[in-house]
Amino acid sequence: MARPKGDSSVTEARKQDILKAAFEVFSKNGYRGGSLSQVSEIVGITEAGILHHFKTKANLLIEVLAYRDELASEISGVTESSGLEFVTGWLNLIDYNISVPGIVELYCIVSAEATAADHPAHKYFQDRYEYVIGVTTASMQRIHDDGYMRKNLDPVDLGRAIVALSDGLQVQWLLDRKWDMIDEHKAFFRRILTDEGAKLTGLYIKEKVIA
Amino acid sequence: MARPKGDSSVTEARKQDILKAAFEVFSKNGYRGGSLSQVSEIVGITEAGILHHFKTKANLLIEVLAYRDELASEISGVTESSGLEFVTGWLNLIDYNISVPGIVELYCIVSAEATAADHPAHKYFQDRYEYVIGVTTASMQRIHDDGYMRKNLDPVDLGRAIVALSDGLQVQWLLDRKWDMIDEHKAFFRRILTDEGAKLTGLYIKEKVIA
DNA sequence: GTCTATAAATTGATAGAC
DNA sequence: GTCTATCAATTTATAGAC
Repeated sequence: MARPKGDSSVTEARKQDILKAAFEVFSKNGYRGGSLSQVSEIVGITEAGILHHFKTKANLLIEVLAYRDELASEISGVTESSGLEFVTGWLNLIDYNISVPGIVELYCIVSAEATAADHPAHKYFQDRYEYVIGVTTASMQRIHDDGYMRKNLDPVDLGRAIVALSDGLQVQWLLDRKWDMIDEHKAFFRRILTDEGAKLTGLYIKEKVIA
Repeated sequence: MARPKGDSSVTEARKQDILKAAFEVFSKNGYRGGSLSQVSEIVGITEAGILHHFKTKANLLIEVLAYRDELASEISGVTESSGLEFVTGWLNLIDYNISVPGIVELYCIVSAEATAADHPAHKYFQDRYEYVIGVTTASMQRIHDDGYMRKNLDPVDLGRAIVALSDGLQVQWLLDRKWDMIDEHKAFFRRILTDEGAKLTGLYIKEKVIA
């Protein structure tokens, strides 16, 4: 992408430093709980310096969220509707999230805050959920059409459910990490895939012993 | 329950007023975003007056959460492990939640905030989730033992999953209420119950047409 | 581009009168 | 039990020097 006029590369690097620090702060304390002074301390700059680059605190948050979305797109190919590959892609995403608890915290806290209609990131999260659920639903539809889904399951229900399940499990995981978040997701996919589908994604278990 | 010494009934009534107002404020803005002045304005009292009753803001939050738990216990009999009755009890709880979005917002926002180890309600939510997941897991186990669960499903996975699903769906619902949260939950139970179990809980659909 | 200085508001909390 | 008065701290944001 072309660099906007007037932004030297050193300026851009500075903005990246601030974004990284703001990301850290908002992850830990949320938007309302995080302050510009915390960010400035990490960067080694004054609060006025930060506002010079981002104008307002709300603006900074939005750019932090956009910054993270770029990262996420690189990590997994979940953005496309892709049948069975969706399953492994989604598991990869969870696996990545486990390695960066800060990101999980950021989304967990800020998405909850942003349910308030006057929150600066309200529209961002509305749009994001609509997009993500669209992708998951399309993938479920594709899995269904390919014949890898068990009988009598509704792809539309499942598209919403997988997003909800992941969000909910992440809250639980932030409060108590003494259980395997990947296993929980695998169990979900095992519930909805045919044996054939489970085999193709490496999730098949011949006989699961239930206590 | 016996009334604590020194608390006149009029004092107790005042505390209830404050709790109700604080509940409202924390529901809308979370703990960090909500202020004592907002609470005081609703009650028609000064901030000093509030702190006279609750000593600190953190203390007020804890009592608000406990206050709500009492309410919830009255609403549904979900607290006991009770086989198939769990399904209808849980659906009743969701139905109740839909009628009081403020409660949903309170738990959604504060539980997310409270994932931070130094949050005043951190331990409260750790304990609460442990308890709730314990109840749901026991209920799933009971459903399994009674023969109403489909083959190859793990009650332990499902106990955690139903809590996560509900939490996640509630976030989605706060952002966009143009879909049926009850239907989504029914679909989940339909996925895990035998036809016999679905019939007994009124969830059976003879032939579901998948688009 | 970053700083100092400062504004203007809000925060949670305390002391003490009534 | 509630008030006034006050505290010290912190907040976001602006103005202007360098």
